[in-house]
Amino acid sequence: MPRVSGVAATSGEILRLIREEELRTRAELARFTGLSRPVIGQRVNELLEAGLVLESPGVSSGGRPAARLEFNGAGGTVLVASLGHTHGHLAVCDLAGTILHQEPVGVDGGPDAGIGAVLDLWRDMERGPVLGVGIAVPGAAAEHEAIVSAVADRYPVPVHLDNDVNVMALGEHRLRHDVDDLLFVKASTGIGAGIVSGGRLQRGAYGSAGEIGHIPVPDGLLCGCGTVGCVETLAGGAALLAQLGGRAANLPELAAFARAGDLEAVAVLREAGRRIGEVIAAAVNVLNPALVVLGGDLSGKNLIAGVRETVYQRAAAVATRRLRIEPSLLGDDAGLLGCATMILDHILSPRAVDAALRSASRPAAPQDPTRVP
Amino acid sequence: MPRVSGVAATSGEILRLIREEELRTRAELARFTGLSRPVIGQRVNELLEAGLVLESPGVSSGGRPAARLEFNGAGGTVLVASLGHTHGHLAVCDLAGTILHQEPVGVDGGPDAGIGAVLDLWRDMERGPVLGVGIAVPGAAAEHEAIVSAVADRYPVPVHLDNDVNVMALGEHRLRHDVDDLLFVKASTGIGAGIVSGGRLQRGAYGSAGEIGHIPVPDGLLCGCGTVGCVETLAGGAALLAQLGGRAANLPELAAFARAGDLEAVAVLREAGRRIGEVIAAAVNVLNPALVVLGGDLSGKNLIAGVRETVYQRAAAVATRRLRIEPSLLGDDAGLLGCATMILDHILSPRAVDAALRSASRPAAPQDPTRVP
DNA sequence: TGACTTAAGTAGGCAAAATTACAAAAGTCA
DNA sequence: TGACTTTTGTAATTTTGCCTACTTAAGTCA
Repeated sequence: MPRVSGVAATSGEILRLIREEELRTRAELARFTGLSRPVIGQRVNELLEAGLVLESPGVSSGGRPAARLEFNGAGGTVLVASLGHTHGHLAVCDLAGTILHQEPVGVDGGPDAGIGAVLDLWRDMERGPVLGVGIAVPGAAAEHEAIVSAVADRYPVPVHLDNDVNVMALGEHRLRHDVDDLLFVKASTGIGAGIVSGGRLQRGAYGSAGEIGHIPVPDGLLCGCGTVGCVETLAGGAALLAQLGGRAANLPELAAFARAGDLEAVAVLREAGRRIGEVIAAAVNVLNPALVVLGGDLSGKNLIAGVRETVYQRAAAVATRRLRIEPSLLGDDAGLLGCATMILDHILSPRAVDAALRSASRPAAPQDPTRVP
Repeated sequence: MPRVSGVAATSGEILRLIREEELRTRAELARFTGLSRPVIGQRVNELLEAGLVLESPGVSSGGRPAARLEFNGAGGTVLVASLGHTHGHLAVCDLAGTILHQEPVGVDGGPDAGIGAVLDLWRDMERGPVLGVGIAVPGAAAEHEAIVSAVADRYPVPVHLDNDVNVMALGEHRLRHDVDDLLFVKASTGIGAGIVSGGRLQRGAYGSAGEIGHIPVPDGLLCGCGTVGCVETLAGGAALLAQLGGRAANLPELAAFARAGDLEAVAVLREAGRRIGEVIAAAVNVLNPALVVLGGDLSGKNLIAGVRETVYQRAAAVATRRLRIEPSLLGDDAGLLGCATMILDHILSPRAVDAALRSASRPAAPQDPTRVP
């Protein structure tokens, strides 16, 4: 029987089929891949022995019931951190990306200064073998190489670090696996976007793709970035708090006002949505995504209504005809869940799984940690 | 000896190494891949027999001189067409992407109506075995599926069709293979862009990525697309001809005026560059390319000066610090060369080459034509 | 001319990967 | 209970891919 997929059917690939293609029995795997049953059996056994897959009794369809295979989320853990300028959140997640335990952390002096505190907290949070580490930082990932080194020194596993918005885009993409072109927009103190195009996160040539906060709009004011007219000066968190005359001390409070029906807060958020919508419209014209996802402290029905209003008006018809604009499904843990997705995507990739299985069967050549600049 | 690359060293991959990695002898290939000489020898022989590689005497470095291997551009041909609304250009290219012969074609009624004429002309232009067909059309590629069918009926080879701007972006990317993030902007009657991100052409979810001609700018007028304020209404070819009060009948004439130093034409183009620069700035902020390439009838030093002026002023500093803005290297044949790149990228990919070699050695199972929607 | 160097082809063989063929397990249904 | 179905496991075999070892080729340099 001929092979169906052109891809080599390594154990790692079999795991991917179980995780992503929803293939649940050895027989299904054999039919799908075109490989003979004995080969599939051997591969699955490797995965079972490595604890990456679990077997459970299945139901019969007239003959011997097929054993149900499923990915074993409990086969290991990853440590994740979503760091801000003054505080952050840490978590341990299982291999399914579920948060097992989470804690806040103070990082006075920024992520780089606070990495010691992060490492200390993580040590107490461990819930099993740590197979990887994922970290989100505000701003440019390239400027935080020191964090990666510090973490890699303690944990001899893959350590990935990226921009918070990129990470959230990955997390959102995981939840909507059918959408290969999406734009995740975070509206909070800053305004930024993470881009998934053709199923892959796009960082641009120098890592600053998605910097939509500094696209000029009419009436924009002088921005810290040196340009005049950035959206962030009109619709960023600081501007909105100022527009409310200090009635709200921070963005969650502002959002709470709006949810409670405070008309001024509602109006401010809606207008901010319109402004952000202008730059999203530009991004939509350029990228033609299938979906725009809105997240961040400011995201809510008012902001989204404003965004929709402008985008559907301003972006080209071809780009908006089938465009959806929706709130994030990740919620408050967007950063942590995104980090988990980022590192799990790597750890559970066919390549990485095959490498891990190889080094597990042999006298264990130590795997060197991989870094993402 | 351990394998260097993790990639299977099939004949197709060996051809890629010869074409792209500049490996020129069997010994170099063996060293680079980590494979033994006999294996390399066998693979190279396959390629030699298939006529995809040529061997020539080399110079000695103290011992037996290594035979120089090079890709055989003359091993086959591809047919290409760059079609417009009223006329187009056809060509036969060799496998190196060199145009062997080219002819204009009238396609009254648009590309779809004119495909018969195209096929007739192609028949007379053939210069050897046709291994693939590449076609560029204005506007949305998805609306020209009929063309692909008509061509595939006559030529049982891969037929690829795409938007003219996308095709040009591919062609430009081929010439600058080190740049994995580039934005090709065509300024002519319409204004559009082709996006290469992470080394891959990005079409967006529904094929309309790069539609920067319809991003609104201040002072924009009512556009045929239904929106108010599109750049195209201010800086598209029609607007510029109108601004010159009919002194130039078409865009090449307008460009000639500017080259001759006509102050009005120069000013019109420079101002158009500024306007186009505004939307390019938005795209640059979103995509963070390493390079913006300007092509199309309007592209010239005046337009580019205007673009540079605005982009470096309007786009965020992080995105412009290392940004280059340059004219296209493709010249008048941009569309044809881009088509050749598009189809050759496919035909000469390791996968396709391996498949071709397989079916050549066995009783020839006919390969079905691949289409790109 | 002959020693030395580098490149390339040939023959034989080994080991991994996958297949076929056979066997067993675990259910359904009459 | 026993015939039938479907899944899974085991053993032997074949195929594939690649390597080592040896030979030949084709040059340089003393």
